[in-house]
Amino acid sequence: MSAVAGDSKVATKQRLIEAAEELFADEGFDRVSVRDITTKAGANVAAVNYHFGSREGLVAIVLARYINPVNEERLARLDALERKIGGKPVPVEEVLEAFVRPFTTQVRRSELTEKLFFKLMGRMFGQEGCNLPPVVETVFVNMLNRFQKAFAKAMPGLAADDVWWRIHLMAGAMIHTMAHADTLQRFSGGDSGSPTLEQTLSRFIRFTAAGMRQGADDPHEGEKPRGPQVEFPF
Amino acid sequence: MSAVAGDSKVATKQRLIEAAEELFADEGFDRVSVRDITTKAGANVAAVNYHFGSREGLVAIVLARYINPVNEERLARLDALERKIGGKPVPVEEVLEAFVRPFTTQVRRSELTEKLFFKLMGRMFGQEGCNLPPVVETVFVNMLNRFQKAFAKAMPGLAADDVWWRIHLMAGAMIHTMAHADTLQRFSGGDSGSPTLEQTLSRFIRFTAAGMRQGADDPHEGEKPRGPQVEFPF
DNA sequence: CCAGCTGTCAAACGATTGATTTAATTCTGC
DNA sequence: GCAGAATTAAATCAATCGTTTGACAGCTGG
Repeated sequence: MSAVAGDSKVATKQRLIEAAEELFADEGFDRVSVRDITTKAGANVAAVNYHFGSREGLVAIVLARYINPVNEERLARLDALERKIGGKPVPVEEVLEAFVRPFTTQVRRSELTEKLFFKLMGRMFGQEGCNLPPVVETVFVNMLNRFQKAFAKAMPGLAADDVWWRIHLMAGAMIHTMAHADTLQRFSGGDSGSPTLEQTLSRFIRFTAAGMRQGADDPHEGEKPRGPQVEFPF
Repeated sequence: MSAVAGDSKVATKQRLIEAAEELFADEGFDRVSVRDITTKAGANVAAVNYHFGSREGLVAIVLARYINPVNEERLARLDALERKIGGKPVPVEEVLEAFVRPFTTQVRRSELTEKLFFKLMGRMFGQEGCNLPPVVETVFVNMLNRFQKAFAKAMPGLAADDVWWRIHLMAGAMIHTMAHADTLQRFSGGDSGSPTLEQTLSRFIRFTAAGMRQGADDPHEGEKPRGPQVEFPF
């Protein structure tokens, strides 16, 4: 029945993790019960509590399994870029590349489909992004601060809060694109095509790079707030 | 205890809806039980089933209550813009304004805080964005197709799939920003400031406008895929 | 005045949840 | 081949879930 169950050679613990990842990916963390997981893994109901102490323990492991490597690879890539370029600012596109490329690295470490992996990542950073285990959160915050500095350096003259907000918008585009790629296909009636992973990455980097450094070469553009251009009868 | 419970003059049905909205907003649709809602509304457990037939019925009503007005106001605003400008393409910024401005209109129709309202909207379009009631989905798809055409007209020469993907990235930035504004505050250590709603809207429009029309004034920029600039030891 | 409807109530329903235990079994490493 | 770890089926636990029931109060229209 399941793609995971039946591989009795693989250790139960591993099968449980993989089954949980798949279920979490396409149903969300909340809608999946311990019994769903153990059934899909072809294991006993007690297995989750035996191996992970509790359902929460399994969730924590699934969360940490990829988020930490992704964040650490992000930092390593940013380090490499800065080391390579010396003291000069790293171009926005390359910082963005360091930010998203780790996903394509880590998807190969997993047993999941590309599609499912990105869905899982999207759910993690989106939905469950608030209840991260402390170890994961520490690395996460460090990573964010390092990238904030890198972006600020790449866009001199931009206020710190502006940089943070652009990072937030950028991250939102990334998370939503990862988690709901299929939604686009459904809503566009197939007109969104079937791009490769690399094409999608390219689209993301170009879109967000333009957004990040917007106004940089147009210094007269200040915080001019935009009112509604068309008055509306409400 | 609750801001909603106790207003015994307000009809129970209304109190249930408002309590549900608040709870759904800051806990998500899945984590809220019928008893949570009725308790907060100061009503009996059976009230939800009496007034809405089921929990699902209440969810559907909450979903339709704002999504439909928002989408219809979007369409009306886009209509107004196109009528005003004649046959010429509407500038990207103004299309974007028509896309997000309705939220600021509808937030005043609700009993919710700005913060809670946007959180609820974010959750709707994000998490629950797949199981929309059919009536809501119809309007939604119509709206999306109209905006796709408007964006395509504003950015001539851009392929249809590119337009769809940029809309997807733009919508992601919007949804994530709405749903997780507090997350930014926490992760930035307060360095993201306390912008007004109008400032945030301005930031969003400028960010996504740059992303949407990126490459438009730079015609030599094609689909050149970006490989990793720095080889990495994984 | 009372029949009829609506809203509300406490109480209980059956189902499912995560967790735990027991005891028997299988696997694995030394 | 033995010891210990891993895994199993089965049963149980308290808690919570969405839903249902039947009774009761308040009101309205005739």
